[in-house]
Amino acid sequence: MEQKQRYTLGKTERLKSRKLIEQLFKEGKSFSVQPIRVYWMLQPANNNAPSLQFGVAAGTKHFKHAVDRNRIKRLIREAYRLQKNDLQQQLAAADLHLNVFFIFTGKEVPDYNLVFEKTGIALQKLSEICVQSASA
RNA sequence: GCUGCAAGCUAAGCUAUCGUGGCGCCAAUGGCGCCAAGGAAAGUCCGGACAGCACAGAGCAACGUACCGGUGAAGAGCCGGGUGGCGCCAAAAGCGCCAACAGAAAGUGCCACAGAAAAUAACUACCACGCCACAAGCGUGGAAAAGGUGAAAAUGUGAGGUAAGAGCUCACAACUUUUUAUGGUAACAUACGAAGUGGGUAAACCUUGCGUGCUGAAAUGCCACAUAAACCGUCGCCUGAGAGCGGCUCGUUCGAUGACGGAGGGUAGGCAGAUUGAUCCCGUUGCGUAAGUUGCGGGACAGAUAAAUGAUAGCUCACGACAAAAUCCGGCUUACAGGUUUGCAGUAAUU
RNA sequence: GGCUCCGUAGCUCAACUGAAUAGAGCAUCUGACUACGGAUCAGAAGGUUUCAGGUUUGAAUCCUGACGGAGUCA
Repeated sequence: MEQKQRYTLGKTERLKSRKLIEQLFKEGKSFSVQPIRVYWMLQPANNNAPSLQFGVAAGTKHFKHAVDRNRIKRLIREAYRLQKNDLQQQLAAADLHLNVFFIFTGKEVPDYNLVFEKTGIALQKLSEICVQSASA
């Protein structure tokens, strides 16, 4: 029986705790996909939380106005929402929990198509990492 | 009609699919319905509300403020008036714009260069006297009338007066302070009289009047979880360390398994504060020159907490400026595409 | 959200109780020295003191507003 796939991004699927985020920056690993930098941390599965939790940020350094920062965060969030489902299923199957944080490091407000493309690449990379750690 | 400048208002809409925050309902990890940023949400420049500490105050200091009246919860806001300055105009009247607009006759400081001198003015020239036979020169004194300067030079003109001169005296004029009278709530204006005229600077110190307790939602209260009632140093145990009292002193209250400092450890979750209030908008009524305000009727108002409004497609002559709430209000300031209204300037055509 | 501080040559800093030519080092340019370069020596250029008003005879300095940039809080 095939269920209709939903592209949700509710409260529980986001990183909410200040403590967790600080831990992620301190202990987690990272890689870059041109204008986006990705911090990630893989853990054993937790029954209370979903298998994939996510956060976004854009620095005040390059974007003075809150309008621009909000715009970037919304674009990344939208791109992430439409593409993260495969990774989520993979993690659930492998019984793992992943915290991810996207930071936008570019200097200009990007196009939606660019963000969509780069987010896809980043998620693929995360998927590969996931496979490696599961096999090891 | 077009172009430019200034000011006011407004701040694209609709449909479909997927998705986000809050509230309500169904009955439950989902579905349905409703609502979901701005005129500046910004800068944090003023003023409050509210909260905590204190509530026994007084003095000093510090900070702010400064023509008058009104408005309002309050203000360095706004409205009206006065005074002064600038502009339009040949001038007046009038109109417009601007003003931190108390005091320099309480005291102190500063005023480069130039100039004799920049503030109890004597360098040159002037006058008197003395030294000297006279002159020249020197000395003592008088005297602000003349002297290239400078932003600023001792109120201006005339007459009297004198050794020479001087508001030294007088007349007229200018300005300052002020008694009285009149008008005005008042600032102030006008008239008459009196006293006086040795600069400027208070956005230099300062003086005078008035005002201000300090700290800001990372405030604060409650619940949950966790630990260290351990270690080191100093002081003290009622003749009292220290704390409230967050600038200081007096005063006052509390005060013993105590207080302060150092190093180190733990927590950093939830609820309240928190969104409907001095609220805003529209219509109307009365009061007021106006800002504003009274009554009546109707309508509107997000509440997140790593932080919610987005993406895609289509249509509409314009492909949409500045820009995102974070406790809440009143003002000020700054940014702003396009549309629209009004005023001013220039220009073209027509009647 | 609140609070505090700072803007001077291309860079790092002076001059901040007002006084007229805004000064020093590095860097840049020109010349000398050298076969050439470096180093050295001599000289030059470079500033609307972040911007706009105001006070004053006079402002980098004092006052007000704007713009930009740092730091800080539990």
